[in-house]
Amino acid sequence: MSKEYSPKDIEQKWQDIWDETGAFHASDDYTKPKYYALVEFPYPSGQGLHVGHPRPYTALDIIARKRRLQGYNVLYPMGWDAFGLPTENYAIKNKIHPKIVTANNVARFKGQLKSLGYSFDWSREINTTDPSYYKWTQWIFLKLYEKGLAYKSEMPINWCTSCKVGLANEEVVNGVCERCGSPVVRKVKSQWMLKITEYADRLIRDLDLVDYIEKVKVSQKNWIGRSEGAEVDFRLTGKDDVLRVYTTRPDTLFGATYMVISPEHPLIDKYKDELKNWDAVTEYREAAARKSDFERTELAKDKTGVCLDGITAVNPVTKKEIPIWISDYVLMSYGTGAIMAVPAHDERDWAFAKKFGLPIIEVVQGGNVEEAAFTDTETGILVNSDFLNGLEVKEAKQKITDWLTEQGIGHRKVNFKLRDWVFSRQRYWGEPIPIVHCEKCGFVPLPESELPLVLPEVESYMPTDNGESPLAAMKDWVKTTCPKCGGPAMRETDTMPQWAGSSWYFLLYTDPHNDREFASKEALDYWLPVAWYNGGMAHTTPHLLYSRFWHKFLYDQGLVPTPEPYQKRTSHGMILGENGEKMSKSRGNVVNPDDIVREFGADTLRTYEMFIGAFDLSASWSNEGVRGCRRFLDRVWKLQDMLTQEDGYSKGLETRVHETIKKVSQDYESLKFNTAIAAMMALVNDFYKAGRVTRGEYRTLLILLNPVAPHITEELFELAGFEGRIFTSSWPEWEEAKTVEKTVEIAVQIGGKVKATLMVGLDDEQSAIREKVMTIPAIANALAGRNIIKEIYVKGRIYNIVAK
RNA sequence: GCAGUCGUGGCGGAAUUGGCAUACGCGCUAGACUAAGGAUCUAGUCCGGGUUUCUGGGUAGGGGUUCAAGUCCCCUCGACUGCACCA
Repeated sequence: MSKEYSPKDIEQKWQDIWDETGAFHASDDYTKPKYYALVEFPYPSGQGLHVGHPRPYTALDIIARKRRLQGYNVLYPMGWDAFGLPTENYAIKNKIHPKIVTANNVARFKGQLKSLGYSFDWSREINTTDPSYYKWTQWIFLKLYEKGLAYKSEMPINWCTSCKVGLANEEVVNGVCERCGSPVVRKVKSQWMLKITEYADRLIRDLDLVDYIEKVKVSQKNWIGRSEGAEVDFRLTGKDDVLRVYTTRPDTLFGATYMVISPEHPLIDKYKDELKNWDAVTEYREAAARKSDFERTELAKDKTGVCLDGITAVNPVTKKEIPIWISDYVLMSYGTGAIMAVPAHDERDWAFAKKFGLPIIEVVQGGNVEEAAFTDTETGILVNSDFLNGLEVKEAKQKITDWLTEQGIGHRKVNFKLRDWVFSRQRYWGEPIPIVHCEKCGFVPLPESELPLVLPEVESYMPTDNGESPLAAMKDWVKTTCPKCGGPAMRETDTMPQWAGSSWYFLLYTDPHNDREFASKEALDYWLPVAWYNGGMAHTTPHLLYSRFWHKFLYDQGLVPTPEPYQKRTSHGMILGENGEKMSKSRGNVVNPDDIVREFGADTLRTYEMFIGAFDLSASWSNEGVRGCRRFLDRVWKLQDMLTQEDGYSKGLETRVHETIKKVSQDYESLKFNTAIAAMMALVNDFYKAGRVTRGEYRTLLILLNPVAPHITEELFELAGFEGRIFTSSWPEWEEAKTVEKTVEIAVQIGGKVKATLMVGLDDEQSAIREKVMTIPAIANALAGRNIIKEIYVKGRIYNIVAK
């Protein structure tokens, strides 16, 4: 009898062996076939590892380990995205320097990750808060500045009232701060901005080059929000001036019965003197300005507005005079801040027109515009539209846009929802922006030789209410000399956002110890693009989009070899508490991975998290489920006692083994870990039923299971006396011909109902099977006195007889 | 409101993509081993009626296509996830 399975005794042992032998170090031999597997590096929070973390890490660990066994040079790295607010807040509360907090958290995280036995190449560990790291973050920022893609601008930004920090659009969710849930208000500040909009088109177009799960592509497209339409100029009645609008439906121009401009539109002040209802207009504008974004969207459905009494516009095709309204449903930040309203064919315009009794003119036939706006663009035919009558929407768009262009009053136009990236944060724990403000020269970038610009030690990390970073209080540091003219200058005191360091970290892993450049050309050429990148859905818009943007920029500068950073992107589901709710301290349903490792072992935790359900869906934790996975590993352990001396596969189980190799190999690739594990459980059950397992079968099982449960399988491999280690072995092959049984049981149906089963040879002819079928008593009885109309045989599956 | 995904035992979830629904795991029941079992092994477990070999129903509800539907089409209900006045 073998001794009992005790994870405690073997897991540390194998982790040490992997460390000492450098088993998982990626090789710098660039002639080998390579594979770059990547998981999002964590933010090392004070709470330590959450059971959610191991899910994606284990999944790609499985891929990485399998690839190594298949002969690839695998890069599977790990690091720390360590700048960020929680660390800073913790530092403030406990009066410890963020650097120390970070170091402690990293040590904790690293210990936890190591205890789970991941095959990360720890020799390539990186940390975004190391000056040697952020030197290159600053360097890339300066490149962006040099190329005109970083600029400073006075503009209203999203300001979190609690974090006291400006936020990017991507960080505002439903009008509140993504991180703390506090209200976000508008605050005019001078901000560093990155011109991500310059790349909007390519960020959409190049999604065709990559293999991302559909959900991710869709949300990237939605966020960028490309729309095709036209800009059209409406002449103001009796004036030599125009009001320019943007529309995606130029075909409905004949139905434009009024116009709406945003309350912030400059036209209002320009014609202030001619407005007879200035008081009402002012009141409306002030009310709109007071509303936060949140309120503006909350009250979305109820339309409000004021008609400008004193100026009107002329519809360029109907020549009719139409009123101009102001309303906050038109946003100054999109298009031209003005629209032509076509109530018959736009839901918002329809609601507005109904409320204020404005005319609704049908120009596309197909609905009842008195009941609702008809917005279908596929089926409608143009009416009431002079030279557009009878055309389909698509043709009409084309024709009217050409006509507007000829007349010089309009042109084709593409717009995006995407805004430039607000890149300044008024906090301490981030990368300093390497720019000085010189009285004479304006903004001057630091020369490369002065990088990194290291974060100075400050007395207090507290942010201030006046919207200045804690660095602003460091008068000695702020006061400096201009690198260009030597005159007096001030340093920029805002820092970069959390997303800066993570926008390029995957490049550094390819060559992490290089101090001349962020990574050598050879390393980048060899390793890029990342073959498989897994990360949370929550990072689809900020991180994934930002890093694609930076990568494309670097590509344009000839600094990276590929237009896209990641070839494949997948996403994992969340792990919920036992009650099906999100895990949180306040709900009291948090599971600590350390406890699971202590009680059941790392292999059990890994197996369970992979078995819990479909990888991309959220799943609820179950302690009983964990126990079941431990039971499975116990059963694998005890197979030792059933081991025979034969090397190959036994006759009775040969097909089962080949079938399982195929299933497991394919399921790992498509993230169906739950069914891969189920297949191995079923195989183990078969061994138990047989009461024996050959050495050949056993060895194959151990290698198949190794990526999921690496410690126990290495131990059993050694105990059985197989040559070498699993990590130096190779992945088993299956023979297609041997994956299917030659004799199979088929169902015999009459009219689609199963009446009997029958053993047949897989390659038997239908006629031979028919003979056997007809001799089955149940079938013969059921068919007595009936006419057979049709017979269908599906090879190896079913024999169906249709009778009347 | 719009878009998308989904709805399968007591529970987590399978189903070669149109071919014997409920694999695998949990839980439960019985038996074996045992001083003992919250360990292990064996057997059973979709629901109802007869219980040996039978029989009817069954994948949210309703309708349809098909020899055959969890899978395809239409409607209704419910859940989840995005987006949310982007003209």
